[in-house]
Amino acid sequence: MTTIYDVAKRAGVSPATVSRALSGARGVSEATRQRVLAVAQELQYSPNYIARSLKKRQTNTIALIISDITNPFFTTLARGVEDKASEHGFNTIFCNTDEDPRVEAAYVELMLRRQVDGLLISSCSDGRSLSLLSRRDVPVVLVDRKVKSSSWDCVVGDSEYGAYVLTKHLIEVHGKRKIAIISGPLVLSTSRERVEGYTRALKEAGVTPREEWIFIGTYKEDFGYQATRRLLEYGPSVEAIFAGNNVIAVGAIRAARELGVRVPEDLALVTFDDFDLVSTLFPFLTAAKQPAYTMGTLAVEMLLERIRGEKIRERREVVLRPEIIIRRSCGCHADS
Amino acid sequence: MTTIYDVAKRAGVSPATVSRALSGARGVSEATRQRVLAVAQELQYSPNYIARSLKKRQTNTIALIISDITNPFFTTLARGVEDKASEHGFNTIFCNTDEDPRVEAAYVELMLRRQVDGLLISSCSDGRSLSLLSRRDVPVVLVDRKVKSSSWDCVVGDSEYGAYVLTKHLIEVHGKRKIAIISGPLVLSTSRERVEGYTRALKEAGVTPREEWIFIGTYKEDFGYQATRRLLEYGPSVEAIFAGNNVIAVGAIRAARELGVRVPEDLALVTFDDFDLVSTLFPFLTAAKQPAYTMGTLAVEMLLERIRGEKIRERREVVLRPEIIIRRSCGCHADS
DNA sequence: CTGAAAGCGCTTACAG
DNA sequence: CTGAAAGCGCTTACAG
Repeated sequence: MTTIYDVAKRAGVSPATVSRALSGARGVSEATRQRVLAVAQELQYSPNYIARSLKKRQTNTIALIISDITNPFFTTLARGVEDKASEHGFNTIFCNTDEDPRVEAAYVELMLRRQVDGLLISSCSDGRSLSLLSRRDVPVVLVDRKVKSSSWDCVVGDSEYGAYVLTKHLIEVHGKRKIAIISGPLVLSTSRERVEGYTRALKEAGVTPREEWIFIGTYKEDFGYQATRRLLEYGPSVEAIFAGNNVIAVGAIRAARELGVRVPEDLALVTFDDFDLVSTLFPFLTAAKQPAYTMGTLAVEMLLERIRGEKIRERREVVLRPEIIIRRSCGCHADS
Repeated sequence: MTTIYDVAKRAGVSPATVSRALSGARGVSEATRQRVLAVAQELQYSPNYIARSLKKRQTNTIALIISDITNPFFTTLARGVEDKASEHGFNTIFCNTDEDPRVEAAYVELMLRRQVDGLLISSCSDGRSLSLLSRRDVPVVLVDRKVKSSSWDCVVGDSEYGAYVLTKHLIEVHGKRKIAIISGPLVLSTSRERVEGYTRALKEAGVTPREEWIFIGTYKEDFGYQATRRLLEYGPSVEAIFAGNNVIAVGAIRAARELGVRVPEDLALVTFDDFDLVSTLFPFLTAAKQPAYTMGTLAVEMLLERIRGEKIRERREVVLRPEIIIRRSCGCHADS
């Protein structure tokens, strides 16, 4: 490859001058700059950003660590991240953990070695897999899921609110009282808050949530499926399900269908997170839709502020309200 | 940060020895290696991969350039890419072009500057935006879309076949003859092949495709919507639509719904690409489902072979057959 | 087995 | 305005 030295020699100046001319730094005569630029063009010079990164100690790269890019919620979030990052000249490395804290820890370490300027993390653990980060001073912004006792900025959805409104809707509009919840693991803030919102709504309605209604597992399709099967096969006759997230909802509906249980006629269902594109096609799931794209862009903006070293003292916590979209799975619009 | 020099000093050896001990190179006594490792641990040494990359001229990074990570087809492909790449110690930078060749060209240039070891590209142009690459000898594998007269390996779906079978199904099973096609731009190999497959099936059935049935535009939801509106409002009474891809299908169905045209009762519809997760929930679209995940993993494997410099003379072209999934939108299973 | 030295391709104080 | 020099943090022939 042609380097800055080749350009320098050809243009009859020093490498330092080439560097300055190319970077647009002031302190180079216009004539010299033009000559350097012309030679660079002629030689098809392309700067080596690795060398620049090493020298400047900045890679203009951020990492996005999530559980699964294939989950539409994260897909949309990732798109927001990429858009905003590239707008500012940053590239994004994507990491899928599949909800495995060991994979998460490994990615964190790898990203640190790669000298990313900052990390956006939706952690699948209580934060233990992020311990490496707390010993460093690399900027981090938590997205979607909070980690207790961390000092990092975060941008998350208001899960308690969403769960509360969704559950309340089942109670007040549809008269349901026996409502089950299929939740992600309680180490995750989203799960805890959703269980809380669910519980609050029930209690306000004078219903004490029964233990058999509460399934705590993972944010995976298969768990939604298994929990629903157990619920429907052995459990008491439950009238509705609150699915902890979209993939759990898919599993739940699949199980119900297999057992010949109709949604929403025999079993109402509400869920967190939506399926964007497809919801246009099949407006079926009643859901608390989080502004995933915005979460991504906001998180990047906050991260860039930290990367730039702007002196922001306090830890910032941005909480975004989900939009409650009433469709058919809860029992509304039964005619459409 | 602690560097190799810090470790060297503390361990009482030279930086070269530290490097060798850490990299597992042979030619270091076991005793020295242990001591170095212990010191590295003690000092929480973390290697700087940027420095290594500069020296070794290898970044262990690949770029994936696609039009939109938000399209489920690309989402799944991207997951395949990330899984396979990380399995081999490579990280992936994602780039969304939104079908804009200028954005594509800009990303290509940026990725080259970042010294990625190879690129996976689903080009949105006839290849002109890739011209920078042909002057370099960086490994490239084309995915999903071929570029004419390039010498790069590629892994694509068999679009002609998929389109042919889908169209034939409409003709033979459902007796449709007036079938429209809403296609992506003809600069793309996928579009061309799908139009060819569609045409072949019609011709074999003795039907001459009419000009008013053929819509050539972009792989975007809005184009599917606009084309379908025009088709239904002004056109002759068409009996079925072949949608060029999944997002076009979404737009088409939205338009039909707005105009009170029922799918499949009033208008049959088939499409390319599927919606994974959601198809479990709503098994509606009859589609040629491409093995997106496999396309991603295969493409990475081929790219890694090139990166490793394995001497493969010939250009390789892997063509994967889509799976034809018959569901309801074509008119089958009308009872379910 | 180990070290001194050069070099990967830039950037940037420091002089002039 | 321009250049010589040092340095970012590694790796790797080359000696010994």
